Amino acid sequence: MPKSQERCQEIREETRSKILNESILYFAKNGFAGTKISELAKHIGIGQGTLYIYFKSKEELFSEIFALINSSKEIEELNNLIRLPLSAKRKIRKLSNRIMTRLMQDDIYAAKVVLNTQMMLEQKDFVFAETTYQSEIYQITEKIIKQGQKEGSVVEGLPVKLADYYWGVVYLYALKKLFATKYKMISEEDLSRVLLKDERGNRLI
Amino acid sequence: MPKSQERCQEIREETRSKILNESILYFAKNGFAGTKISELAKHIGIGQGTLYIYFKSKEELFSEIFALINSSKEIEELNNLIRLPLSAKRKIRKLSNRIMTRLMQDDIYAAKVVLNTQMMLEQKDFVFAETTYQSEIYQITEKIIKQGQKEGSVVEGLPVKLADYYWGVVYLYALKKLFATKYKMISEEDLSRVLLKDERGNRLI
Amino acid sequence: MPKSQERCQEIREETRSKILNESILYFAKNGFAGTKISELAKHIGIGQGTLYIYFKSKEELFSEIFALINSSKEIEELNNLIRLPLSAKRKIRKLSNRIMTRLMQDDIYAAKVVLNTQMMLEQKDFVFAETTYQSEIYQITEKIIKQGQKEGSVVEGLPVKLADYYWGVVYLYALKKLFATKYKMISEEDLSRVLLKDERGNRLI
Amino acid sequence: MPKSQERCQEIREETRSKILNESILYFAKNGFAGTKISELAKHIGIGQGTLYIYFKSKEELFSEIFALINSSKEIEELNNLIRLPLSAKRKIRKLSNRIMTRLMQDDIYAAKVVLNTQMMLEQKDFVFAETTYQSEIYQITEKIIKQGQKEGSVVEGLPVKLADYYWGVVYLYALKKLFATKYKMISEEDLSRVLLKDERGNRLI
DNA sequence: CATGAATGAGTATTCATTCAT
DNA sequence: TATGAATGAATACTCATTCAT
Repeated sequence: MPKSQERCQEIREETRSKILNESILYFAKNGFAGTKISELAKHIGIGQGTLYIYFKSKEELFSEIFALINSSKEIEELNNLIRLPLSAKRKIRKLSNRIMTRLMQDDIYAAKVVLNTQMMLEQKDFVFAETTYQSEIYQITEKIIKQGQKEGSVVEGLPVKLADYYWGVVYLYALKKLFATKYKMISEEDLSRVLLKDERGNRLI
Repeated sequence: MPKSQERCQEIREETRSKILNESILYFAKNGFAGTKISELAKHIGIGQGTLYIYFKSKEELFSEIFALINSSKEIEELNNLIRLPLSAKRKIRKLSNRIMTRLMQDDIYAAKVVLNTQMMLEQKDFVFAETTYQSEIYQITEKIIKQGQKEGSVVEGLPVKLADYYWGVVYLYALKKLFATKYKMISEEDLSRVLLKDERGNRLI
Repeated sequence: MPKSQERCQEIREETRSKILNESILYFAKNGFAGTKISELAKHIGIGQGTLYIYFKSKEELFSEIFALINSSKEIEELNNLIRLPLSAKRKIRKLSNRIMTRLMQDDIYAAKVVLNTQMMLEQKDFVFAETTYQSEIYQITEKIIKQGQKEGSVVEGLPVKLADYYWGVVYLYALKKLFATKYKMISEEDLSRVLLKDERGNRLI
Repeated sequence: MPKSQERCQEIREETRSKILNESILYFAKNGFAGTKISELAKHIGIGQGTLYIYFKSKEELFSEIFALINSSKEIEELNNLIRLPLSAKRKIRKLSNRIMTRLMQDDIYAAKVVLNTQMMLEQKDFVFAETTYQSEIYQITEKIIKQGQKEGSVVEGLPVKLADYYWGVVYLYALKKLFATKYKMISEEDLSRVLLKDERGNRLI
C-alpha cells in the first residue's frame, strides 16, 4: 500500500514539526534545565512517550531545534539584501524594519532569536553549526556596516563590535517580547540608530 | 565552655554572606533550575548541609539573593548623581562610566544586573520588592532623560522607553561579561549614545 | 492509540489501593519516622517514583491511610449490633467475638486498630475525621454499657471509662498480634470480662 | 588536685544522669526513629556535642536507658512483696495501688513502663538484659497469681496469660498518661480486677 | 568539658526515559 | 503509532556525628 506509506510519512512529518515548533517557545521561555518533558508534552498536547518516538532524548530535541533555526532563510534574505543596489542606510533601515515587524508579530521568531543568541553566549557543546551560522550573519552585517562607514551614514567604531551590539539589541527586545508584560517596544528607527548617525545632525552638515 | 555568643553570631553572619555572594554568580550563570545544590556547595567550598542551616530551601536562597541585590546602594548613588548641579549630558556620561567600569571589573555586579533584570522580565512571584526597586531606578533615569531633552542633548522619544532601553543595553553587556568568551565590550560613549545625540551633529547646529 | 480512559482509571485505582493497603501494616509496625520510602516501596513491590505519582509526600500517604481506616464499616457494624433485640451481655459477647476473631486472622485489621488508637492518643494534626469517628465508636459502646449496667450484667463505673478501657485492651492485643513473637492471646471471654461481671458470682446471687 | 578530680567526676555523673532521665521521656514519646538529637539536646538544655561526650551514639544512649530502667528497684520491691505473709488478693491490691499511684504522679515512671514494654514487644536487638528482667517480673507475678488461684481469689486461666494481660493494662495506661490529653484513668481496683474475681460474687458464695 | 557550626551519609522527592497496552 | 503508568538515577533535603574554639 504505497499510498498509506506516504500518508504515514506525512503524518510523521507533521507531528515532528508540531513538536519542534511548540518546543521552541517552551525552551526559550524556560531554558533547557527549566523545561520538564512532562509539562512540555502537556503544552504540545501529546503524550510523553510520543516525544521519544520522534526524538531520542531531551537533548536531541533541543539540538534539533537549532537545526531548524539555522536552516532558516535568514542568511539567504540577508544575502539578498546586501546585493541590492542600495545605500547602507537604506539596507539598515530595511533590515531593521523586517526584524522589528517580525518580532512584534511572531513569538516563534522571537523565541528563535532568543535561543540562538543564548546558544552563542553560552557555547553549549551540542550545538555545532550555529557558530558558523551566526558568524555568517555577523559577517554580512559587518559588510553593510563597512559600506555605511564609507558612505558616512554609519557611526564610527569596529564593525564587529557594532554588529554584535546591533544583534544584541535585537535579542534584548526578543526577550521583552517573550517575557515582559509591560514594556515599550522600540521602533525600527530606534534599532537603526544603533548603527546610523543621527539624522538631524547629518542634515545640518 | 560555650563559644562566645558574639563570635558565633559573627561566624554565622560571615558564612551567610559568603554563601549569598558566591551564589549570585552561580545562579546568574546557570539559572534557578540549572543550579544543582551539590555543585553550588562545592563551588562555594562548603558542605551541602551547611547551606540548609542558613537557608530553608533552594528557593529561599534564591529569593534572599534579591533582598541582597535590592538592598544595594545603587539607588542611593543614582539619587546622589541626579542632585548634582550638572548637565544631563554630564550625568549620563558619569553614570555610564560608573556602570561600564564596574561591569568590566566586577563579575558579581554583572551577576546582580543579570538576575535583577531577569526577575523583572519574568516576574517571579517570590520577589516583591524589586518592582518598586527597579521602577525607582527607572524613574530616576527618566528624570535625567527629561532634563536632557530640555537641554537638547538627549534624543527624542518617550523617557520611559529610553530608560528601559538604556538599562536593557546594560543588561545585555552584563550577560556578555558573564557568558561570552569572545566579544567586544562597548565603551562608556557607546552606552551613553543610547540616550545622547551624536556629538558631531550637535556641534554643527 | 491511547489506552482506554476507563482502563487507565482502573489501573490507577488498583495501584492506589495496593499502595494504601500494603502501607498500613508497614506504618503500623515501624511508625511514621521509622518508615523509609525506599523500603516501603520495595515491600510493596513498586518503584519509589510510583509512590509519588499517587501521593504528594510521605505525610500525605500517611494521612490518606486514615481516610481509609475511618471509612471502614466498623461503625455501621456496631450500629447494626446495638439495634438487635439482644441483652447487653449478648451484644458484648458478640462484639468481642468478632473483634478477637478478626484480630487473630487479619494483620491489616490489627494494623488499623493500632494506627487508629495511636492517632487518637497522639492527636496528630493532619488527622481530622477520626476524633469524630473514634468518639462515635465510643458512644455506641457506652450505650451498650449503659444498657448492661441497667440489666445488671455489666460492672459498675463510668461508661466512658469502661468503653475507653475496653478498646484499650483491644489495642493492646492488636499490638501483640503485630509485634510480639511469643504471647498468649486472650480469649473472647477475657475481653468481654472487661465489661461483664463474673458469671459465677452472678449465678450465685 | 584530688579534690577537683572528685568534683569533676561528680559533675560528670550529674550531667550523665540528667541526660538519661530527660531522654527517657523523649524517647518514650517519640520513639527511637522519631527522636532527633538536635531536638533532644535542646529539650535537655545542653549542646548537641555534649551528648556525644557522654554517649558514643544515639543507639548507645538508647540502650543505656534500658540499663537504667532495668537496674531499678522494681524487681526487688516485687520480691519483697511476694515474701510478705499476705493473701494473694492483698498482694495484688498493694501492687496495683503502688503502680497506679506512681503512674499518676510520675511521668518518668510511665515512660519507663512504655519503653520497657515496647522493647519486649519489638525485640530490638541491642537490648539484651530486659528479656531476663521482664520475665523475672512476669515470673514473680505468676507466682502471686498461682497463689491467688489456690486461694480462690484470682480468676481462672493460665498464669502466664494473666500476668501478660495485667502488665499489658499497666502499659496501656502508661501510654495514656504520656500521650492522651483527655482520658479516664482507671482506679487501683480496676487494675486489680484484671486478676481478681468480682468482690460481690465472692462475698455471696 | 561544653558548644554549635560544619559535614556527608542517608532519606525524600523529582523527572527523563521506558514499555506494556 | 500513541499513550501514560512505572521506573530509578539524579537531585533536594535531613540529621547523626565531628571538631575547632
